[in-house]
Amino acid sequence: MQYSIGVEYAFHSLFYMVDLPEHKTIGIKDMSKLHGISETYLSKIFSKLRKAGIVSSIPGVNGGYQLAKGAENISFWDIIEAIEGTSPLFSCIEIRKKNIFVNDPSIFTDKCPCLIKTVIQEAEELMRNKLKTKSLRWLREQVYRDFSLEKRNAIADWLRKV
Amino acid sequence: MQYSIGVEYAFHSLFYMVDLPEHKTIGIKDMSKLHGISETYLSKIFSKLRKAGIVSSIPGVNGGYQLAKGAENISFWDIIEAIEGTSPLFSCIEIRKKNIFVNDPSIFTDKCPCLIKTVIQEAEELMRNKLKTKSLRWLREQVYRDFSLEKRNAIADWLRKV
DNA sequence: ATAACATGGATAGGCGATGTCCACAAATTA
DNA sequence: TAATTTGTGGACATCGCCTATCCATGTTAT
Ligand code: SF4
Ligand code: SF4
Repeated sequence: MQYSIGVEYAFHSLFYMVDLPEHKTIGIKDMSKLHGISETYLSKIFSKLRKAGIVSSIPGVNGGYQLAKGAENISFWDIIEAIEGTSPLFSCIEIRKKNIFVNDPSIFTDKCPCLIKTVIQEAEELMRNKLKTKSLRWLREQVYRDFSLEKRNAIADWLRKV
Repeated sequence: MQYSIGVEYAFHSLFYMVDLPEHKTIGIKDMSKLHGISETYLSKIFSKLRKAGIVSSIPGVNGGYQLAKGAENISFWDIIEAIEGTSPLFSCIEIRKKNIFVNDPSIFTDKCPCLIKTVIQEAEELMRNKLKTKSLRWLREQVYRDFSLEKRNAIADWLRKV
């Protein structure tokens, strides 16, 4: 049970887009080359990011993608939710409704959701809240601290060329 | 991205085993009949629970399963981990090692795990810790508060018969 | 011995994740 | 206007995991 590879694709792609010059876009082709990953599949990932309002797109020649809002307003959870969807980790099929007591109305009480679901979803919410406190901007600042000047320049050069 | 149905099977099965009389076991056949679910598949679930040390088994006639330790020492997380495994939600394939800067040693620094992985796994740990605070015993006590006397007796009767 | 039980392996269907291909729309450029 | 570049969406293929079944085997009570 793991997040799909699309989450990793999204994080790494968005990371570089933070420093994209104003009014400039980057295409799927360049981004997939940067990471050495499938071009057509990455386009599916960006389609999800666009529908989630994280990036915006411009079709046509010199078109491409850019962040749809400030990197400080894009949280880790926003990115994960865009790719993985909104369904909770534990969503049961209510097997209790099939158990042998179900036919005895004096015994069976149809009260779902129960504590199992509630507890697990509360725990999941703790994780979500933590992930909402970290933004793409924060990630960029933290990571750039350890980048050498050469590396920063190499990334900036690459962003100018694409 | 959701927990498998096996988690639901495990929770509902273990719930009834809390009140199993001392030195008594319950078989897969009876448990699957109780819930109206697949007998052979439930046996795979119990196999995982046994390997995780949550239940113990006795083969042979009148054999079956019982809790391997006190219900107060079985946490929600123990149950989920037994079924879903121990791998973290986010375990990347290190796509950074394929990117175009990787061949320039002056730019690329091979420093994983990075902040992405760290932050997500820290958030996941908050969830795990929450799930570790709730035990199977606690679940049983909370749920039994709302059970009518008829229902408690029906369950006790059923446990005596199996 | 026989029956009842757990155990593990082999197998199969379903379904979602990953990835490819193509037709189409939109925008720029010539 | 025509050609080229780019994103969009659907259809399709492949793969692995989840769910489920079946069977062969070992163990224990009767
Ligand atoms: S009791 Fe809880 S876990 Fe069980 S079927 Fe109802 S909501 Fe789902
Ligand atoms: S930088 Fe982080 S997410 Fe990216 S490959 Fe390395 S560990 Fe994985």
